[in-house]
Amino acid sequence: MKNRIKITRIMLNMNQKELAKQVGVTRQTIGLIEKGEYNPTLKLCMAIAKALDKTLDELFWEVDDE
Amino acid sequence: MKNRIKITRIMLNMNQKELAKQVGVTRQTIGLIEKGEYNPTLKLCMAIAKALDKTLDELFWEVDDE
DNA sequence: AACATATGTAACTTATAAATTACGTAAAGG
DNA sequence: CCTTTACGTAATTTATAAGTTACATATGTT
Repeated sequence: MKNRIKITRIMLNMNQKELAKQVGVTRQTIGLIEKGEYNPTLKLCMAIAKALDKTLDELFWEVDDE
Repeated sequence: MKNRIKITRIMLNMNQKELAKQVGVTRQTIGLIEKGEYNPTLKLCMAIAKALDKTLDELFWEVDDE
């Protein structure tokens, strides 16, 4: 489950802790999702997208399985 | 977690069983997701989107919480 | 040197997505 | 009438997303 969360977050000068707080999960969960080791729920994906001012497609589409 | 899966599926003349088979889940899981009672994983959302020839945004974006 | 911030990651627990089984209704066809 | 197809849904189990706690490193700063 690769994605563009990390690069987007860094471009917004946001750290993992702040993103985690905004979307209501822990710092560790954000770290694992960014690393592609988690398969997050749709609800969480949407919360992350909104926190980063992106859409689902911009963060998650066509970045998967390689 | 509302979405546009059901209407998209019907427009493709596909039944729940066939979609379920294509994405590797059960008919019941598709039914509950269509009804908005499940919060599916990103992986499953992407499988459904590809099976219906749509993107994540087309099926799930801005359909949520009301 | 000591301390704070940001991140990676591992072990274990808890919450919940998804599977399984089973029952129901409604429509179409024989 | 009976059977099949498509769907809704409930109860229980299983798999896994996410939480918690803890320890690690690298960087910066005082």
